[in-house]
Amino acid sequence: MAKRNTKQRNAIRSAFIEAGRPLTSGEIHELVLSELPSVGIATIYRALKDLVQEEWLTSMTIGGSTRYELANLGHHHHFHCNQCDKTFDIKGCVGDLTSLVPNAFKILKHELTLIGMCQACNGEMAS
Amino acid sequence: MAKRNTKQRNAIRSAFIEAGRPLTSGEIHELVLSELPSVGIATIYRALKDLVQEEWLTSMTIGGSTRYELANLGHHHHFHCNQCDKTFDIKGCVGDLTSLVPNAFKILKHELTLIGMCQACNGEMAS
DNA sequence: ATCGGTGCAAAGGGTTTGCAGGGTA
DNA sequence: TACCCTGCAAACCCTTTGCACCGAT
Repeated sequence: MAKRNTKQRNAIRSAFIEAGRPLTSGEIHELVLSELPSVGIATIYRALKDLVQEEWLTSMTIGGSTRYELANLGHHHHFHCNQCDKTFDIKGCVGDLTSLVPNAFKILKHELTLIGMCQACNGEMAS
Repeated sequence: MAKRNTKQRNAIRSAFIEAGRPLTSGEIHELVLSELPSVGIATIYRALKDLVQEEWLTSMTIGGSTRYELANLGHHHHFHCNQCDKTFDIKGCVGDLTSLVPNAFKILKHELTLIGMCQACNGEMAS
């Protein structure tokens, strides 16, 4: 099961590195299409699955869509814009959460998503 | 568009009130099936859509599945058990989050999900 | 030359919709 | 009696899989 460096998978990896934010399968497909006009969506999905499996990517559901991003970003959370439907990373984190549930509940991790309007969409509103 | 009180929709409403936690469409279907053995899944989905629209329910995606719960529970968050795949409500909340994003981002709301093992599953582990 | 990856098309799972019949108001 | 709601089946969307060909190693 040695991995091969095809131009499709290289394009997918580049897209994630350049994007700097979580991407949906559709967004990735479009980004790769602009470079390789005949990539099929199945290729995208197969690559995404492999990349998640080898822990180069992680996946999450935000705003009703599955989104993928680099796995090596460390602990962080997300901001989702209702206007443009894009998701962004945010660095801060909330404090201790163990008091929120009874002791018999074991907390392994937590996910925090802020929802609102991003900088770009907010700027358009003002103008 | 006057709503009618059919036995199907009454059973759906009862299921949510008795459950006391978010339910997936499949869980609701099973609960209603035990009372009305011939309800179709389309009836469930149509009722869920109407109930969300009239703001009697809200929907969210947790643990990879769309889940529905009563809309009148006030601000709260969720705990998701990786073992049994059930989602529970928790009452506490985190503090001020405005400092997490630049001022140009407008925060309308936030969602926090704790992930781990619930009381019941944790108990089974110990025994 | 191998055999993993690709593209296409078909199959899957969850959700929605069209339609004729049934039941509430 | 009206007409909203229901059950069934087909349609849809997103994602996965089968298959023959392509191409990285």
